[in-house]
Amino acid sequence: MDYKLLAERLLPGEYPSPAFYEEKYPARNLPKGAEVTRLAPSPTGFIHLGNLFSAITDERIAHRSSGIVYLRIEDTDLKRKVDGAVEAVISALKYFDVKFDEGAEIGGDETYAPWYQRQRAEIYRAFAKKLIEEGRAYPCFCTEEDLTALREEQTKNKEITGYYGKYAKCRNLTEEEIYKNLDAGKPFVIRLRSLGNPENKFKFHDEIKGDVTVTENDQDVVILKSDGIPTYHFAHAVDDHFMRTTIVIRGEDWLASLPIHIELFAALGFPLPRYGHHCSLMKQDGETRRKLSKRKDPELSLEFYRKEGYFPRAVKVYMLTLLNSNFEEWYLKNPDADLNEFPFKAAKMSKSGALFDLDKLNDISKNELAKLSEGEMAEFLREWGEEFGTEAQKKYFLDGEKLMRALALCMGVGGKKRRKDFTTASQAMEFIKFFFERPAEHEAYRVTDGDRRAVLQGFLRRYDAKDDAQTWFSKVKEVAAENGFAAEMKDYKENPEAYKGSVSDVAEVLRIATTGRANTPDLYTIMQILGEEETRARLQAEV
RNA sequence: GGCCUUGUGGUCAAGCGGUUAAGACGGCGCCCUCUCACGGCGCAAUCCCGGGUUCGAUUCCCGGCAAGGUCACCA
Repeated sequence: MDYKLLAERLLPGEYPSPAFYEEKYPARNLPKGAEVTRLAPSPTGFIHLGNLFSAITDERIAHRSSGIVYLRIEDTDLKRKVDGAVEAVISALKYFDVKFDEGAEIGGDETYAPWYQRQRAEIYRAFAKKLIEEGRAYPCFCTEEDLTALREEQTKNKEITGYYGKYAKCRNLTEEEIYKNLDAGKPFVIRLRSLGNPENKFKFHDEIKGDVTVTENDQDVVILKSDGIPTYHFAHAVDDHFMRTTIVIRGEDWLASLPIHIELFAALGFPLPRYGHHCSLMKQDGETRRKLSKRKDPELSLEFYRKEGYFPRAVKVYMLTLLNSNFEEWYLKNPDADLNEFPFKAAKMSKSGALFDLDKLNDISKNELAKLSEGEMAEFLREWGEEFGTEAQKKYFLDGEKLMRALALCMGVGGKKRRKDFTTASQAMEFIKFFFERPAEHEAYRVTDGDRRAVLQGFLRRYDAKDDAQTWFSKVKEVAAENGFAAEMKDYKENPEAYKGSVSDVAEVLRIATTGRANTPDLYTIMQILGEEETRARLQAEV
């Protein structure tokens, strides 16, 4: 058969030669050992923790080696396209400190552009044509129904499903048959003529998984769909070669198609890049666990963490602790270090999927927020508040001085021990609410109504905003004593029957009356910040 | 079902032939204390199972089992 003629009929016209493309997309001029990685999402616009997990890996591997990460958009499937998706992905990742050096909507070095696969149609066709000319690819006229029927038959006979060997009907079509189909205007796809034999297995070194066994591919996978657009497999080979990716980082679900990619690279005459297949983030789902899913787990979207007000560094720290097993230890020793100083290594990545653990993230978040100064916290809250805060919350920023004092108190700034009461911006705003709004409701008092009134009145009589903390507390004790509560905890513990309760119960009355809550930071300071007038008003209201 | 991957406490995990099997999160006690938070001190773990190899296996080998992934003109 004249493959050249066939190629011309299938993909008519002049296409540049492989040599042309090799020259157009030359090897990158980077220092020795520099890695080129990429993130290649499809433009659905939805990005979740699992994607961040992957993106951080790409970014770290590239930048730790003075290399480059780029963003390529895999838009070969029209059905997945969503407007504004690319910008959304970029901004979501940027928020969590993943920045690309080049790529779609980013710019940078244009040498390897375009980064949208739809815009690279000519390159794929040029190489598909070359494969046809060499007899390594052929047209297939099977319809979807044909393929479904084939699959059903194979399933019924307990054979391996797919288009291969004797089942690859169009593989051995005669010249006449092909042209007859073509003349009849039948749609076709281009398939790879696989030379592999699944009996053959070999070892392959994966940068993350270590040595894995690969079974030779024998599937005649489609490389060009009937609309002339490449499938993922083909685009991957062409793009990662010409964009000069040195190491392909992707989810382990791709491990299964690695044999296809290996054969494709060989058929195209491209050197194989290195690969690192990372495990995916899992989620407990009833009895079993499964990998994070866009559709089922919207609460795991990056947007969700922004809305809740998670501190971006905390999310990154959590991702890194899952990503590299020795990160946590390193971070314990270097709590204030630049995260990018951590010697990130692909080989240190876990081989099995980790369950996403919100408790752990929350713990990290508390710690990260506790490292902030009240000024930094105010800044973080203000940025968050502008975008996600309620109208009432936005007013908190009007009185800057009060906000600072409130934050300093709530975070324990100045003391040796920081408070860790909140994990997110939204919780923090809720926590400081009582400084700016009178409590709408009060938690239940432990003492009787009569005792409550007596305590409040007793305190109101003595209260003087000019008192220092010690004097203030001694007055609380006086109030306790005069109402039958133990002024000293020790006395109460030794002889609980002799008292109605202790100073702690008295303090609680004052605390709930002024803040609405039983749990707050130091009450004396709270009263100082509120000021005498406001404090008296709140106490009086509960008498 | 075929193929691939993984298997240490509830979770993340260190460990690489001899260990009281680290650490972190969570849980539970106790202490500190005007509450809470913080902090401090404790407590709880048959290393999936069965065979081998070895003086000795969580660590090496084989076989099970379990879990996950994948088998599209989706990525």
